[in-house]
Amino acid sequence: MIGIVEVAQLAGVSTATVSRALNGKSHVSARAREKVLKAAQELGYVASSSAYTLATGRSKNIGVVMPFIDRWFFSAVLDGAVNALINRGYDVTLYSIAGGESHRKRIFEDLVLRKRVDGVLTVAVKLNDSELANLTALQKPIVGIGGPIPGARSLSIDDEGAGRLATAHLISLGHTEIGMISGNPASEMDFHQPYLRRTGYHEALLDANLDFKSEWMAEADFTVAGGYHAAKQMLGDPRSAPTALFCASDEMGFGAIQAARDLGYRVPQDISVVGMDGHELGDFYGLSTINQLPKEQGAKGASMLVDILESGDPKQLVNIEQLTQWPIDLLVRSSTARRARD
Amino acid sequence: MIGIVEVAQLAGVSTATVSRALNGKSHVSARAREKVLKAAQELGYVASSSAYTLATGRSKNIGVVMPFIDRWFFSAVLDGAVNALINRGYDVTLYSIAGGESHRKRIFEDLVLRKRVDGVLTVAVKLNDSELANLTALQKPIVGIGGPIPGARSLSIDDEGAGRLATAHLISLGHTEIGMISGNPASEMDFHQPYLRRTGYHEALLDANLDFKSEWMAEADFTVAGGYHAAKQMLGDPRSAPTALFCASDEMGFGAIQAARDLGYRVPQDISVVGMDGHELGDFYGLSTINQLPKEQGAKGASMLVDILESGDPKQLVNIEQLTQWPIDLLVRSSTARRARD
DNA sequence: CGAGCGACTGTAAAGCTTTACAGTTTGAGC
DNA sequence: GCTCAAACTGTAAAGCTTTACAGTCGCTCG
Repeated sequence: MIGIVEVAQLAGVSTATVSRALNGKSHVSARAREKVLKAAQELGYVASSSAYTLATGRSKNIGVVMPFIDRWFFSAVLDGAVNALINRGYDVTLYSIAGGESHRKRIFEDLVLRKRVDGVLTVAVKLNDSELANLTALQKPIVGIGGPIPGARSLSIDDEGAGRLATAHLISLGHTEIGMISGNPASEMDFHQPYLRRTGYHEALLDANLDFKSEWMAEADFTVAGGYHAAKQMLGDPRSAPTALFCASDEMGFGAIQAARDLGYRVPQDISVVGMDGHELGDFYGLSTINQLPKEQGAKGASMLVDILESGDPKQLVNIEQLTQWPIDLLVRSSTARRARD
Repeated sequence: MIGIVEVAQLAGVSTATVSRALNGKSHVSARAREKVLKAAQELGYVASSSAYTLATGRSKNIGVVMPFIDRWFFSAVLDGAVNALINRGYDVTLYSIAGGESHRKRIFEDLVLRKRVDGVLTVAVKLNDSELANLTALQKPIVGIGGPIPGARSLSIDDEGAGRLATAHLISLGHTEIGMISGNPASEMDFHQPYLRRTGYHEALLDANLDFKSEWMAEADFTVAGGYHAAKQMLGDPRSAPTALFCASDEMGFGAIQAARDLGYRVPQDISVVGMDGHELGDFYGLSTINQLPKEQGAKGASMLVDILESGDPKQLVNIEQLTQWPIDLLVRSSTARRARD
């Protein structure tokens, strides 16, 4: 095994000089630096990260904690974060808290206390008090994506505003009978997106002085199949079928479009559908949607974290609550159109 | 900061005893163990992983290397691997090699040489000689998913057999004019799935003495949109339209179903479509497919890796080439049916 | 020409754990 | 009661780096 001493020997300098030359943090003569670089190159030397971590207390590693890994939104956030972090010299180790409460507890205690990570990026996870206290005590900064975290920094879209915008889009097209397929509480994660998006919907109706009927509100589980069944039910009843539909996720939107077609409606001539998320398949299905750019959210959250870590100011690390609102975009495609005259 | 010495003091034993009691590797009296456990609990002690790694040379950490993170297959494999590994006490750190060659090189040199990981799980990545040599020199075991890796262990489905099975399914339904939408070489990853699946298709036709026309072969990029366009082109020409279609990915299958419908075909009455992968949306769209269970593949690959690491036999670690074939399943849903009489 | 400063370099300690080795205790068998 | 092995425990070294501190050297300025 070759270590820093071998490099030092070959270069004819001390290990301290090798370390300084390689890390570039301090003054080293050009000649010494060159010798060291050459020796390191020749021996293929790379510093051991565990020794580095032990000596410096920094791991150059960010922990990413998510409830799901293979769902579209989450894997997109992860992708954005991983790519942003590698560019700044950080690794990411990934933790899924799908395994239940005890599992979750173990993760939070381990990952922090064992000093595996310099900071934590959570996605749609609401930290409880003891988790937050743990992290704070050890001076590990946190950035949360997907909802506000009391006592920490977070990055999130304005779910209520998004619901309002989607609904307003339909209203601006002349629709007056607008249904919504909302997420159901059972599929709520730690935050309240379903509730917030629904509130936005109601507000938009109110602002426009439009009626609301209870038959126009259905709940589903965020999946394509859930959206399909809910939409079929709502649109199948000719007495109450709305002319436009706001779905709280794109996947439910896909299901709703399919349901409308299966019922003989043309989309968008007979019925407009707007989704929410920016799912990659949205373009193919022509689904108008609220775009929330999860990849970019992941990248942004990651660089916020690194900025904090590298600010050099210990006061920045913890105990800062700050909600960064992520801008949303209305993406108009072919599933929404002007209301047909009766 | 509280370390092992604080625990030792509180428990009234030496640090060696604390270490032994906590790791359970060696004989410790019941009384001592109890005292240690109580002290550790009381102080909230968890060993520093960098010191552990430095002392033992093991990081309890697996590196997962993939070309994409947010594509369905990859995130499913990752999910399976992460959950399997956490159960066996390993963390995973995630590397994406989407960033090009130099990026890839840096990852392989760093992640190994810096001793960050005990082993490497690759997904659809073909290691080149120097990467393999690097890993071998450092005794890091490798398991590859998605294709055979010369000189290492790998876990993969039989892509050729899968292509044959999908095609044979259509033949068994009485179809004699069977088209295929294959992946194109541009979207090939390090392996040759498109080529192999296509070979299986040809073999199945040959076995059944069926004709093949060049108009029945199209290429697309594995996406829904690609499948849609390719299928529309092939099915749109009444002179040569086949009655059944084998798509080399489920996403192309979804596109093909949509294209068929847009052309006025009924699926499966007028045309049968079979996909390949086991995509989560397959159930909703009723797509018959070859199921390859990526989550399970990820979990299996991960536990192979841990088994090797914990076998205690250094001969097991590297220089073992072994291809484990992953069983495939034909999943018949509603997109395939008996050929209609002309 | 001397003092003093800045740039550079080396020595050695610190960071925290595991574990080889040596030493002590315990208990069984005779 | 003695012997001996087995079980247990402690001391100290090893693992590899960073960095505080102290020292050297050359140069500038007065």
